[in-house]
Amino acid sequence: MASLLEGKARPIRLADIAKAAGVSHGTASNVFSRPEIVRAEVRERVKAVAEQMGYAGPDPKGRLLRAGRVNAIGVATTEPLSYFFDDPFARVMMAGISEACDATGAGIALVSAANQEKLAWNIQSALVDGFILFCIEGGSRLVDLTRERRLPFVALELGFQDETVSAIGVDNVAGARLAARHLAELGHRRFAVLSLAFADNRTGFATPDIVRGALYTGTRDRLAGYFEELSRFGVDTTKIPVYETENEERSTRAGLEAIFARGEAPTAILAMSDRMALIAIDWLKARGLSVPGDVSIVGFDGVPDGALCTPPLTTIAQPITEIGRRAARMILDHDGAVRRETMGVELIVRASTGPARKG
Amino acid sequence: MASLLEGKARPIRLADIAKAAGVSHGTASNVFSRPEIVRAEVRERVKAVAEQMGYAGPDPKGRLLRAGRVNAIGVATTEPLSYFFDDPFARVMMAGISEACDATGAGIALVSAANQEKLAWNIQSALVDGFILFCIEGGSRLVDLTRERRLPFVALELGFQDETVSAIGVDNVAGARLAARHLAELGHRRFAVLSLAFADNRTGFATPDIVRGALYTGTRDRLAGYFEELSRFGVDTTKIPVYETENEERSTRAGLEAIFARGEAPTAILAMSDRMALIAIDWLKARGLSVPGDVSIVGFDGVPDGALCTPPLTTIAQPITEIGRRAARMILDHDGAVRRETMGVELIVRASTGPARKG
DNA sequence: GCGGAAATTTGAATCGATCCAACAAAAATG
DNA sequence: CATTTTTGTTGGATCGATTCAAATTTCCGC
Repeated sequence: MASLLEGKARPIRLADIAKAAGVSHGTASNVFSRPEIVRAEVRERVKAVAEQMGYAGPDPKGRLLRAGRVNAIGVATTEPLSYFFDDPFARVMMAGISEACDATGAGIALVSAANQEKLAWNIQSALVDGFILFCIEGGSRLVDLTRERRLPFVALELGFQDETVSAIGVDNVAGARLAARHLAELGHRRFAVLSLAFADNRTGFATPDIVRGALYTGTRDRLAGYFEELSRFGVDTTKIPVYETENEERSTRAGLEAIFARGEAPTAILAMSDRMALIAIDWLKARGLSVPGDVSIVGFDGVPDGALCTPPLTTIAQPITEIGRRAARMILDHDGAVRRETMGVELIVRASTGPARKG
Repeated sequence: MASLLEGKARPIRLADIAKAAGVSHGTASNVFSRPEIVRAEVRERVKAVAEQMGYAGPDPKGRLLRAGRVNAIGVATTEPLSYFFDDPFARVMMAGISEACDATGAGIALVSAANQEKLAWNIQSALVDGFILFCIEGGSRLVDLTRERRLPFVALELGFQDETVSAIGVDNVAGARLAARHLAELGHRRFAVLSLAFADNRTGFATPDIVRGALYTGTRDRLAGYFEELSRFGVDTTKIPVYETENEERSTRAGLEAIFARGEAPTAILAMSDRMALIAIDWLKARGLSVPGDVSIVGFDGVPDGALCTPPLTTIAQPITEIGRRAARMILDHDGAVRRETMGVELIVRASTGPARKG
């Protein structure tokens, strides 16, 4: 009777093999996970039975539960999944993470979600040993959500006050100063800033109040760096327009419109990301302005695209790949400690900056 | 006594909460997975206990084992992990896959490995409900390995004789014919082909024997398409040099060297990938040859980069994003059937092709 | 206060493996 | 040949949840 029902497509378990081969499940398990400790004769017999019954090998689901370790790290963001494949900064970062994972055989699980509830669920149910968080917009929510999982995690970008969170970032103040000094030394005195977000869901000119109340301290630090350095050159920083964008096409162009609609056009633009800088170059060229003839531009990040555009972009390069590698290592070798690392940055002078025009 | 030892950092389980709150595991489980069926008063009490004990929520590892479903799909290749973030074709494909996954809340696990043993292990131990295989070099091995997992999988690229494998690909013959006709109609009569691999680990001019014995039938079909169409225009296809590359920089340049070292230089190049086509444009320009003045080039794939280079690339566009979407859907809605889909392709004429020079 | 329907709660079974202490058999030693 | 050692095998416990049939409680109307 029962044998008639066995046609069911129920997948074969290790226990089935053990029974069929006449050994205990312990031995059957050893045949697959530690073949060297089981007698050759038995080993071959079990393997033959497994082969013949069409056993797919030990199911990782079962192994996982026992082992407790997934051997994969989750990379999460509030952007849609395609962000990982589109955004140049993310891509370079992922290359670094991939490298570290490849080296240890760990896997990568991409986590993201179109909406907030899904994000929460995806974070809660991701099968990973830890998370690397891309703290773009909505970063603080992402951190809160992840904290609840009680797994190790690292935030990329140190733009967090919260000292209890492990993070890797760059020295934003120093980088910003490098950029500002470079332009000032070229003789520029009229500036505009294309800024990253100070808080979520805002664009437009930033007031001192907004800057003081910044949620993203990384943005605040970069601005502080710009201003500190420019002050040393006698520039009145209170007159510098700072336009907060969402680091994408639309709001960046809106920012440029707004900046150039004001009385005195800047001769130099400090962009807090290469992405904005590249959009700016494009916008300026379309407007008939020469870069760097009429306007010089310095970016921030050092993505590969910056080297390929026309003119090639002068920028503050972060060691993006290295940050990715370290973040992955931090999760893989996690020891329970909170680590906060600040990496150095480097000014890369290309052709998007030149001497200020006379007058 | 025992209570003194409880300081151990052993993570809290659902059972601990149940005991502490004085309910059964069943009820405790329901509080988290189906809160609506438990009495409000009990629900709040359990939640309060969980909160107070620092419970991280039901562990996905446990849930997974019971549920049997991971809710994630694996994307595998024999290239290193960074391939997913570097290669333009892969990136567009991933965008399509991401889209489908985002829509259903499924996750993506990237699987790859530097070496063969690791690849096997990674495929065997990936926590996924199915695989999408990028069948580049070593595709057949990848298919064999995946088949052993007995999970649903789809091969991208139909270049497989094996009809028992689900696959999505494009009509290679039709695409190739489109490319060849376009060039022939422009008056070209002297051709060269930059070919994808016919088998693993080979580069150099392909002989008829190699073509006949092709492991990758997709490559063979494209070549057949080129030849069929050119024959109709009276071109002697036996004289056309076909150089097999590894679809990367070094071997493609070597191929170009070899092709142009021969007697009569071609006036048109048929490249089986945009990647090779772009490398060819670069190589020709560096050599002082004008594209399309001296040499016309048609690519294959339709990656975004092709539209941005100078001159913009004429190519056979595959519906890459759509292929990715369908592949993901095939895994997510898997019904046990083997599906083989062939998508149409489209000739996109840009500026890398022009009339053949007189003489 | 009672019967019966509806709403909750219980606890054993299950998912698919790995680990390990205990035991058995074979081999080496005195 | 008795006694260690070495080598292999066994079967119960465990990982952390979910499920479901059965037991219990609550709620209602009469």
